[in-house]
Amino acid sequence: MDFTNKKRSYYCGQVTAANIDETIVLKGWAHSRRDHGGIIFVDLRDRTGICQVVFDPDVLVDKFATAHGLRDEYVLAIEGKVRRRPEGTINAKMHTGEIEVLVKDFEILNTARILPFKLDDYAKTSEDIRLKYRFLDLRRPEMQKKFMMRHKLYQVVRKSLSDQGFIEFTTPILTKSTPEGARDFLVPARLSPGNFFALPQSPQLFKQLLMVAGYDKYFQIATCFRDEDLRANRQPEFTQIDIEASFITPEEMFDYVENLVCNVWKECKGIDIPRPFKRLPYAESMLKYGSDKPDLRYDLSITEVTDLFRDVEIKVFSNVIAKRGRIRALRLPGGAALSRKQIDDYTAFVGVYDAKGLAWFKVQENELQSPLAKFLTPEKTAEFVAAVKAEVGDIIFIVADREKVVCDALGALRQKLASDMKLYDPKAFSFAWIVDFPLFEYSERDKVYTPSHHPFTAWVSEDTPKMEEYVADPDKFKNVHPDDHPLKGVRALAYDLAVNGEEMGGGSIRIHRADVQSLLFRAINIGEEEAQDKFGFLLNALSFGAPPHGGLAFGVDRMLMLLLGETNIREVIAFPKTQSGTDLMSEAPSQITDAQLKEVYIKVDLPPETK
RNA sequence: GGAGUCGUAGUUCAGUUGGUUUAGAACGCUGGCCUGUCACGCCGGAGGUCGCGAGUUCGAGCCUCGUCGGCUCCGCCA
Repeated sequence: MDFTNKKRSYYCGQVTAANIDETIVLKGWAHSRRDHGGIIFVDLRDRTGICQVVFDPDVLVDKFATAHGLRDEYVLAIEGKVRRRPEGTINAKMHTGEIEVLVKDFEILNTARILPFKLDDYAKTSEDIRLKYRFLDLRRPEMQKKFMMRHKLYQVVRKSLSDQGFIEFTTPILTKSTPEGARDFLVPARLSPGNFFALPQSPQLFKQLLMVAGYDKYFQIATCFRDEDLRANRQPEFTQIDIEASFITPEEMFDYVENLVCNVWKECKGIDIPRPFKRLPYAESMLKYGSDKPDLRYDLSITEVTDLFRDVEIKVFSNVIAKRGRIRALRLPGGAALSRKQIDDYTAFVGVYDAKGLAWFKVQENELQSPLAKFLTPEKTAEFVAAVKAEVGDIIFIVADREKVVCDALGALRQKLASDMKLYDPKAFSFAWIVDFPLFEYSERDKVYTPSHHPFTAWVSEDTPKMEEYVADPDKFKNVHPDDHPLKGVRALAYDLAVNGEEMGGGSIRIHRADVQSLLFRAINIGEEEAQDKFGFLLNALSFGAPPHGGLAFGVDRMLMLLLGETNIREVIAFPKTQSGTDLMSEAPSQITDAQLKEVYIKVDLPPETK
């Protein structure tokens, strides 16, 4: 029989005891075959599941020889009768394990070459091979579950935001390159020789313009592009849930977003997240957790001990104090059991973050065991132990360095210790809004303050004089210590949502007045002319009755990582890039022809060593 | 740009201090047998440029250097 016009009756995973005695048509892939010489069992699979179909020589007669030729991943159409499996052969592990389909007729719709790897859940395959044959990798039930979840997430987001009055838009992919932020991906503009489009790092400016246009509440599931190096949680193209609303307070924004996030966790995970989420000021987060995206599933925390060591004769500490650095301590309960080797490993671990050392103190009855213990008087020892609330059997780690190094090193060590010591439930979730971000952060490399969020972020209005003080005479502050710089203390109206140590989303209230935006540009050394050239359209729009507005964006891929318990973003992206930014399946990027280059007026000029 | 780590059969891996035979195992593949399996089973078979290139050595899968690729991290990522 020709199955071309034979409609599929059910998906494989949907056939149950309710269908017994029905004659049905199934189509799918041969997942596994068990050929007994006589009778043959095939597990027919599609995206919904697996159904056992039976090829019986007494039923099929002439066609039975063909059934012997079936191989893994052949594409089949079968017609047969659903029947209860014989006594003792019911498979309780299978959703459809109560029944089977006795094949009366079938057609091989397509054959398959021998696979480069097995598609079952038992065999683990290295990632480069999975990526090269991504179309097969994605055929695995395990992967299909992830992308069903991704679909579900999209649906919940659309419903939840639409129900809350948000309007979905599509904004351009070919946009204008802007300074600041990440490196742009560029696209030559054939119709404007010598000019280039940039792919959007986010729809930031467009959504602000939609607020100016009066749409009041906007959202988009947007693809964003940033040409920077990749990480386990970072791809050059990624998806954001982009949100913006007019006339709102940060608290209203939190309310909309918490509602959305709770809907997502409820629908996708079946979990009720308690509301409202914790609010944690940036400064407190950096001090206690060494991070602006702390993992709060466990309660290790860092203690400031700079002042305590001011009058202690430890040279490495006093040097740090003299340079206005910080000394901070991290207590690990029960950590006195760590071996010298383990401590050495942790010392090497914090070295990655530029920490020049890791001091340690094991807490014993009435004394500390440490190479540095001899420098502490009994009174100082007691004061130190009390300050970090240490108990006998604990270990206290100390990093003394520039504030950034101390935060990075102890923040990373905190995560590492918690993970090594299994201090948290990997299935738990901790949500926290990180608030009161500084508007600017100091760049050690460039010796200047740059926006810590993006240059459209509004700030607390009482801090405007600090901005004006700097802008009035920037040269005056060229050589002042960064801690004394007027821009250091400017508080942004920005917020991030940190989940399990990941930054899942972030946003801010935006600048909505052209004069205020100009002040910000001057503070970050973007001149009037450059501002007009790069952002003239925004300044223009802000001058035509732009309403106060703000919003935020969520990393969809990171959200899915969290929902699925994945530690790698490639697992939730259908066709991801490798760490070197290539696609092993299509072999993109690739060379193009001279004719193509000529058409867009580009000459390639590689440095000698890459030619 | 930098650091670490991995690269052996189609796949996942083992391969000791540089020398034990023809570089092994499991799964997959393949030929045969098998009418109640469900990661079917049993008997047989094929399958290798040890990522690539130099070097050290009487001798290299193993040591050295370079290079390519995967992954993790630092820098970078508003």
